[in-house]
Amino acid sequence: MELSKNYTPAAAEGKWYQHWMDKGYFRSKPDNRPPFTVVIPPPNVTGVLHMGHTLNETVQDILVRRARMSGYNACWVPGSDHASIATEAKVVNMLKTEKGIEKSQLTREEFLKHAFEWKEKYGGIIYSQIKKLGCSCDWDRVTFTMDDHYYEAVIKVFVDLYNKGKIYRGARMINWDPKAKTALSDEEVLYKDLQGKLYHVQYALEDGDGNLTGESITIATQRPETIMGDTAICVNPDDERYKHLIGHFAIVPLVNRRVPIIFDTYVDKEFGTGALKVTPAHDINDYNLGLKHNLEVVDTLNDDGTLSAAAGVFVGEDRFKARKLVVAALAEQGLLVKEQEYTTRLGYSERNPDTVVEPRISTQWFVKMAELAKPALDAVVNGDVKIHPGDRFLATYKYWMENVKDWCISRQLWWGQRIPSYYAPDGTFEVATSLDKAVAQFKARGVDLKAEDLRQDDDCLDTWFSSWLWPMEVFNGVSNPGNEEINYYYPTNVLVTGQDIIFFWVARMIMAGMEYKNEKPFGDVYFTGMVRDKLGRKMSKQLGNSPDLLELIDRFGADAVRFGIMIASPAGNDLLFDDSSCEQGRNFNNKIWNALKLVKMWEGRVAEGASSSEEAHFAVNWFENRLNEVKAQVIDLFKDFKLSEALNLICNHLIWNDFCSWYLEWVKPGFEQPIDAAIYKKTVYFFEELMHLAHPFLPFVTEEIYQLLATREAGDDLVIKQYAAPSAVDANILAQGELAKEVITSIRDARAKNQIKPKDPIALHIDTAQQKAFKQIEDMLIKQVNAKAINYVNAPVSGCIALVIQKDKFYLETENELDPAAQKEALLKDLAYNQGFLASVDKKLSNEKFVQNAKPEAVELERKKKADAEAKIAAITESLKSL
RNA sequence: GGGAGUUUAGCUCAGCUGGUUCAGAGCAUCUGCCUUACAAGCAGAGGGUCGAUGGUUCGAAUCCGUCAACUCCCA
Repeated sequence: MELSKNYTPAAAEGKWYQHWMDKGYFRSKPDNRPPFTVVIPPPNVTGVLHMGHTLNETVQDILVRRARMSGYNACWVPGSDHASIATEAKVVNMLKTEKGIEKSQLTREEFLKHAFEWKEKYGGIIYSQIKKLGCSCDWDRVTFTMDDHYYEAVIKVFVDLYNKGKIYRGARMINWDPKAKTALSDEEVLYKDLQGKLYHVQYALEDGDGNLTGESITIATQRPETIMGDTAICVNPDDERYKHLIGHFAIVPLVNRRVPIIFDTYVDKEFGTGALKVTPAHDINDYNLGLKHNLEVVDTLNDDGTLSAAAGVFVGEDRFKARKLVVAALAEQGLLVKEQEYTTRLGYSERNPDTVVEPRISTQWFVKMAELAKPALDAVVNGDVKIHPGDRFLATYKYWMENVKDWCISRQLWWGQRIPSYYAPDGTFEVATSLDKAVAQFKARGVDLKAEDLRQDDDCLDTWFSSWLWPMEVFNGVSNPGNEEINYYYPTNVLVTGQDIIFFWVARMIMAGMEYKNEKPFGDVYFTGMVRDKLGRKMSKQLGNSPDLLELIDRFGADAVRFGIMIASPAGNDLLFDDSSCEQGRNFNNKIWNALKLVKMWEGRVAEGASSSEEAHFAVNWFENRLNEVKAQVIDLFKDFKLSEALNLICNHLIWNDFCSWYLEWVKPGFEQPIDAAIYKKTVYFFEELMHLAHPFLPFVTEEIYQLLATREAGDDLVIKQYAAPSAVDANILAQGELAKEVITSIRDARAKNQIKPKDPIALHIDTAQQKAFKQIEDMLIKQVNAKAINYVNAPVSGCIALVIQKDKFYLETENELDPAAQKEALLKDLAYNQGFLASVDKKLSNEKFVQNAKPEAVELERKKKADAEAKIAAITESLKSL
């Protein structure tokens, strides 16, 4: 069979993925093997795969594939979440632009029908991308957070937590997204530093009897448009400037409301003017002050961020326009004392990043977090759940858990699980898994109502309130507790995700797991870093610096993309991704493809006993040991999740350097010469082993090469081939291999430095005490340094290039004109280095404290170093004599 | 303001619980090669006062103190 010049990924990738799927290799059913379970962090159903996902899915696939090849029953559950805010926004937008329909024209049912159509149309895109990447998910298990069983589970959990008193309904200050017109949780607000303005505004004062005193008080505010909601002015009780105002009132400009002057140490005397306007409806701190001082709450904003009727002025204007109008009106009335530049922080909606979140008092549903947090904190603190890398996130996790606030879970949206709370006309309600049950519950407390009298809550639940059940409910563990699958697969083994959702998701999953299974949802959490561009910037749509995954795969192949993103990805650190790192992957694939071509060329020239020369045996023996050494190292690297190091070790060092650059050259027969059958067989075996090791990282090219290396029986597929434990390693043989490499490299270097052309042969004289070691690699040496002959000597050979490698002396005889001065200089440099080394060792050994205090091994090592250095110095000195 | 992390070659990073003149890898750079698997390649080479400064120690990139710069999280 003719193999193409270069590896062509496109054909191989489609073919093998289909083959693996046809064979059902990614499917998992409970059996006697230990499970290795991974649940995908569900991407948004409407999304496409970006580089962050790519890194994430690649890491998971590497872990899952390696587990599958290590005796585990590997199960990787794919799926997506419904992303209520983002998806609802997209659907609303689509309806408006494509069909000219406003959401308000539709009933809930009609809207949901459109939303599900949308999901059917676009929800599969992300799955096809995950497949393109080569991910070995069990596609029979695809789960969506709005699936029927999942919906049921979410409602069940809501009702259960409500009945346990862990969910409550109440009016609280929440974060309001005026664009999506919904409440948000604290975690869905992102803060940004901004340059703002501080407006100093004058309020007239009145005494206790209702008479204007002619005095005024000046407050500083960033949000003049909220002054219509002011219900007090607050000053510090220790502030001498304002002490006389006890019992006085201030008149709020524009609306002329009479509000009390209150005193509270909360106010910072130094900030602004030391007087604070209090707007309980629109600021969390003011809200708390309001509760404490029993202040009136005047909500001056509508749900879309425009001023409400309660504002009295500029009703219907957007809050930012209203700010300008209020400032102008105040200025006109001479109440604006000054404007001052001021740096502040504003909260933005995570899903609508351009929208400033409005603190707002609103009746919402909340989860009481304190009790849930306790076991979830313990699980991490006592090491039951291990976070990688290291303990870096332990402190943050602990802090959040210990200071956790109640979780606002209601959203004013339709796309999501509808809150199962049923209201009677009088406003009382029952929480139940169904309308019938709600009716029964009303009846049970003596309220006789018909189903049609009840109205279900219009709101739906936060998406994270469904995602936090993910590791359980993908196995129906909540809707159908104790089933065979949840018992087998739970807890899952490892969760791979970005550190940015530690609170959104990771912490809450642990809470849910502890609450409903009384067991952690996963044993390890592996946090990947953030993918940034070459310049260290976050990848974002605005910057346009996020490469298109499919386009990358087209250009380089999926394996190369996986290689590119993994090689640049140290555990847990951010990684700077650049297309060119995929080139490295492509080049590697090409390299092993060419190695395959070489081996296939030999296939036709195999001969029994053709060249059972010593050096070939040496090369085989050496590589076998080297392979086992790396196998053992890889096991350790995987234990520590050091995947990029493992990739580098396997591909760059073991395969490219040791196998291709050294081993293959060492066993390569002469031009058109036959190759010994035993060596050929071993070579194919090594190649298979290498593909086996690299397979989790580069699934396609390794399977392709594995299949081409030899004729395979049906079912002999690399993807499921099991790893054997590495054999013990002979350190002596490894050291001999290193010596051989060092000798070859040094001689080549000497040749290059002396301008000996690659084609010009040399004669090599070796002065060594271990002639036997060199005898067995003689032919190999001759080939690799282009020597015409090797002979052994016991004394310096003059007129040669002299080299000392470890304890052995080498003399390179050449026709070229040599420069004895340069030679001498090189040797003297080497000598000086070794003398310096010897001096430092001697210094240590003559230090009594060292000899007394250091570990005996350390002292012994120094003695050995001393002996080695002395031998080397002797060798160099002798070589110098030849010049 | 509170907390965490980072600082090692031009770039991205390894260097665990101190011990080879220990300073390492990949990329980039330079030199020589179209050697019949591979120029997307082969063979070589150069390059760093381990952020700064004190300390502990026989011995510090590694442990401790202080400082500086950058990053992230929380308020």
